[in-house]
Amino acid sequence: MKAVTLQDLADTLGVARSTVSRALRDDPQISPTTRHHVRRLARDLGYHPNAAARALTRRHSGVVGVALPRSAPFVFANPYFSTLLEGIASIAEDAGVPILFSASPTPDYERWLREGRVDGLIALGYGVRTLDLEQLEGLAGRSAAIALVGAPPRPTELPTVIADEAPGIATACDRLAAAGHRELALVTGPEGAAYARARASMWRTSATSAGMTIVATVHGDDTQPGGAAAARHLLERDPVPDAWLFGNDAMAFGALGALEAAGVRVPSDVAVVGFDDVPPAALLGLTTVHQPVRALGEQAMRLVVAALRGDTAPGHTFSTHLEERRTTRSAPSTPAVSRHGVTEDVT
Amino acid sequence: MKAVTLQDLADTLGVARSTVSRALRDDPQISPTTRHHVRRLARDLGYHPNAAARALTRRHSGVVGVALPRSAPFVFANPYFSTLLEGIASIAEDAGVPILFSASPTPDYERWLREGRVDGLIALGYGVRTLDLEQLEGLAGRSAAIALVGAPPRPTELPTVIADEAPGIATACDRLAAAGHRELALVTGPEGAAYARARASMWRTSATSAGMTIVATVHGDDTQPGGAAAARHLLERDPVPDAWLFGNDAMAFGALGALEAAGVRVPSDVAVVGFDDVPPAALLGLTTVHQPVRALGEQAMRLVVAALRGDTAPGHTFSTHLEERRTTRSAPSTPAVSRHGVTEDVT
DNA sequence: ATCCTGGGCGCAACCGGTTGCGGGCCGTCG
DNA sequence: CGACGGCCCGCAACCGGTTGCGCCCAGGAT
Repeated sequence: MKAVTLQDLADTLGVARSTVSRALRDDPQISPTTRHHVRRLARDLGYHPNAAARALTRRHSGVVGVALPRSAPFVFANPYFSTLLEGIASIAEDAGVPILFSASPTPDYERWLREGRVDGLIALGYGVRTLDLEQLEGLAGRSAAIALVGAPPRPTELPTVIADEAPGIATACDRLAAAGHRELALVTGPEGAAYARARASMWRTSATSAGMTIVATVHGDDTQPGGAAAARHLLERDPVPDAWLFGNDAMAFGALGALEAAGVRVPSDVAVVGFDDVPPAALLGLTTVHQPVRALGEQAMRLVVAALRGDTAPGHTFSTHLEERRTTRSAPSTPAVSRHGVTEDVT
Repeated sequence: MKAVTLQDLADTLGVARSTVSRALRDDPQISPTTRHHVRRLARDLGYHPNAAARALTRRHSGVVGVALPRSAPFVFANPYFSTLLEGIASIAEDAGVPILFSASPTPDYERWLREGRVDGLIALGYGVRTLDLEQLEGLAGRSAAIALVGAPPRPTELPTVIADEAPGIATACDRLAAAGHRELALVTGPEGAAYARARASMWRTSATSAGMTIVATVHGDDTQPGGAAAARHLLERDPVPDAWLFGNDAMAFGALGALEAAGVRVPSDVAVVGFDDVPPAALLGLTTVHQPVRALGEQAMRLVVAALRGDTAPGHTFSTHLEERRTTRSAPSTPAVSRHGVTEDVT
């Protein structure tokens, strides 16, 4: 029960292996009749060229790798990554490129590249460490097609696809200030993570320049349960800050659940602003900073595909904006559409 | 800038290629000193064995393929698949197996298998056509590790991971009947799809045996916008059925949005029951038939991993149950505990 | 000192395609 | 009728590891 090989075809046809190979690849120096015979036999016998052998001679595999920065449960529980993958996969599909991925806390990006398992790589800046970055830069020189998504730990020459968080965050803060908020809480990502730190500091500066102050900061783990825990934590403060900023939507979702369980009204008692605008956010009516996540994924894969063809493409920076929904109040001047009396105080 | 090969190591060390190979693979017939020298040089030069060459001689690639049945936007917009992937990826991660996937309306599962690109395959029964099934069965004989997730178009010997939809659907119907519903609407999947037909007929028989009748059936496309469209369609009927059954959660989400936009109250005007219980369902308070989606994915990957080791493993059937949340009313006898609109009450 | 044993290593074939190059056969032209 | 040019195809090397087999040489046994 072995697979059919070129040699098998050649033997039963009484020709050379090379002839069969050429016939199948439309080489002009094969006569139409031979070509026809070969193709027919190949079809009849169900011949499929061995991928490994082909990759060996061609020096490339035609596969693009996607390195997910953490364990599967984390990655796939977060719609951010699903949406990113949606963009990536959709371009890959058009380009006919299969995607190799593995979720892992210890990513072995560059091993894949060096082993020739993949020709290109999309690395999520999110999880790229400075050490990796060095390796990737080295690889990029010698014909590897690499793209980064999200802010890398330090500036790099590698093509990077990113969203400028400033505009969205700034308007979010302006709106909150206009709605009368003064003291905010901030739920940000893991303490050590560069991207989380960056986003947190952007929230902070924007809040400040809008005349507000962040009176409480709590570190979450970017997951929904983590957001719920952060919420319970914040609810114990006295007074409870009346507007909460989040490092991502997943944590905001968790917080929304915790708030509901605690009987706290949103947005009248507490306003909530997320970040990312992943699909469930619209469903839930979460006010959030919109980041074109899917487009980020698409662009990254486009860069890689272009690089595979030898074209060098620069990175791209998208913008962000605030998507106002039902977890924030509008400014008092404009009568609120959904307003509820301020009744029960927590504490 | 070529990659370092075995031959390179051999040359600089003045030994044979085979010696280097054996030294790196801990072959006992290599002296400790040589082995040490080889390993050190390999480390210094950054040697990484070529994946294609290795796959060629070893006759396997160590990769498992996951065939997604439709285009990326469809697949990744549906949390069902993300959750399935979560389960799959999490087991794959433990087993150290990379995953190759491509989303495509015309899946080329078996080509990957025949080309030796992947050693194993997880095919979503969802999108498997009868023709494919035949091919896969043939491949399974000759050492391919295959697992199916979800109901295949016809019974098969291939190990299949599935959930028995009956219990969940039955209790859903019982509860609806107890809450006083008599005439239902059913929003099911694409007209031609076997899985959709099967689920629809199960809804129908359960509804009937609970003393209810399905007065309207509309075919959706399993997407959220499709669900919204279906909802708008149903709202034009007179009278509007007061309980709606869905083929999956995604469509139910869309319907919820459309209902809210139309000012219809859930569950007082219309009760909604989804299917799958994907993560956002809990967030939204959607009553739905729970299917252990993640576990399905895990089990499928376990089957494949086992098969790769030569163990034959049987399929597995999980169960389903109703997850009652806020989009259905409780029976009139028992006063409702938690009732909140999905969102703020409109109107 | 000779024979034997076995550890350590090299030779070469092989996995399955790809490709440069050379050669046979045909037709055509001189 | 011989030579020359094309068209087709086969030979063989190569991609980078893996592995069966055999050779060489050192050390112990006799």
